[in-house]
Amino acid sequence: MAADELADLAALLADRSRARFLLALMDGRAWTSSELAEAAEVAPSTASEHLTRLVRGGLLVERRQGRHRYVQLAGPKQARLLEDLLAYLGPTDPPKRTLRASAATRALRRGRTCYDHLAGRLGVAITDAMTTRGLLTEDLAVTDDGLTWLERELGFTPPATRRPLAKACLDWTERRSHLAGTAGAHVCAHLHARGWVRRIGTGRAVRLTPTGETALEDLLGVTAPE
Amino acid sequence: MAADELADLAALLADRSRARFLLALMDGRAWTSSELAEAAEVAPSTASEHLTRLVRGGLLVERRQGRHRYVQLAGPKQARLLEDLLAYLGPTDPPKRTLRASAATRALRRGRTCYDHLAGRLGVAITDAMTTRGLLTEDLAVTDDGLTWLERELGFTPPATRRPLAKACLDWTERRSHLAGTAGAHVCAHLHARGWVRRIGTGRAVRLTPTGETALEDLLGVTAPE
DNA sequence: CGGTCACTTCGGCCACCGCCGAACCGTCGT
DNA sequence: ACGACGGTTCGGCGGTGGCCGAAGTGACCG
Repeated sequence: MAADELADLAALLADRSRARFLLALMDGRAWTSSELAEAAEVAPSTASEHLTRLVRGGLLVERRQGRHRYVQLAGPKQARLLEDLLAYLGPTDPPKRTLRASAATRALRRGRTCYDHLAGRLGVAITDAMTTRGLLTEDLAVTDDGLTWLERELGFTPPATRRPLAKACLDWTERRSHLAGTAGAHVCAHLHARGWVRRIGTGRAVRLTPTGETALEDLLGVTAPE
Repeated sequence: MAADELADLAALLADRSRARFLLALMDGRAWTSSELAEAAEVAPSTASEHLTRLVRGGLLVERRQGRHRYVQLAGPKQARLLEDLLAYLGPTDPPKRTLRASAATRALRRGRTCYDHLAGRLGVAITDAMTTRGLLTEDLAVTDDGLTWLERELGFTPPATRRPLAKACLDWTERRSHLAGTAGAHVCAHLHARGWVRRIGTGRAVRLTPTGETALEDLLGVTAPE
């Protein structure tokens, strides 16, 4: 009977913590389990259980990456469901909020840090440019040309650590891989040090400065995303 | 926080029986507590508690009438919420069902029995006509003229019971009062006996027959509703 | 007045659920 | 190899909530 399905669906939403998760995920980004645990103020174990329920219930999709578990709203259908419910809950004042939120989301999509390297369209653009110039292989390993280039242009010599020099990191907003590893971290640090990118506010979003724009154009032929 | 409100709302829907109630109430009509209890297959006491919750939660409105408790969806906003949820639950096949259901609803709105008297637009129209002709007062008491009219036209003499001769009964689809009591019951019985109205199918809906249409026009100047 | 009927309230039973901390598992980085 | 760290699993605790039957309330009817 349809009533049972309705009740099951509602039960999935009928919890304070899960509701907080979903609201947070309304920004369309992928969050890690611990980020959500902190946002909802529950223990990591609790968050983990909630996430499995939400994924099983089809509201979220997950992607394991290394030791992280990323979750995201499963799709526009699910987002729409939440919007409908929030609309019912009434005169929220989202004209400003939604605008701010979507502006924030756009900024994050354009460029951001992912731990210690660059992600978003900016990260992808740099990675692509390095690949087409033969500095990286298709599966994001550093070529010999790449090594000399990093040395000459960025003053980068690979440290003697076990951390891989280059690694592919899947980008959740772009659904593309971009450069991580020590090389990726160094590129990010270098761009910050030169003042080519700057953090926006307190979050992970970054923007390309005017000097950075011309510098990247010269260096790699990268044009500012968006 | 908005998450709490969302969770509360969802909790209201997150029960098998309550979901069944709401689905039944999607026809827009007012149901009694026991009708819903039977429809959801729970004890009357259980149904009663669920209804209080749904009313307190703002999804339903109630109206006590005699020993009955009628409940109805609180409004279009609530109906819309349920439709959105059902839409999410996916490819239901409501094209035919909705059509049938709305046809049934239209028939009920046009005319139906309410226990032993007439309700819907037909009941209201007859009541209005009797009022404008001075057979009933504004608050639906039978006047002297009304008494002689009932006697002469309908062969009705008030029985010696404690049941009131005439009474106002609130109509849920029309949000108007119409004639109940022994007089109302007699009018209904009379119209049935003469073949002026006939039951549609097995439910409470009735329709005016062609002869009934002209008869009522002659008798009270009532034109068939709709 | 007395009987019926629709509904409500109450008490008790049982199941489920959310929460946490502790222990455990893989991955990462040195 | 080792420690740090993100995440998961498990056991146990406490609260909530749905369900029913029995008893109570109040309207209705003859």
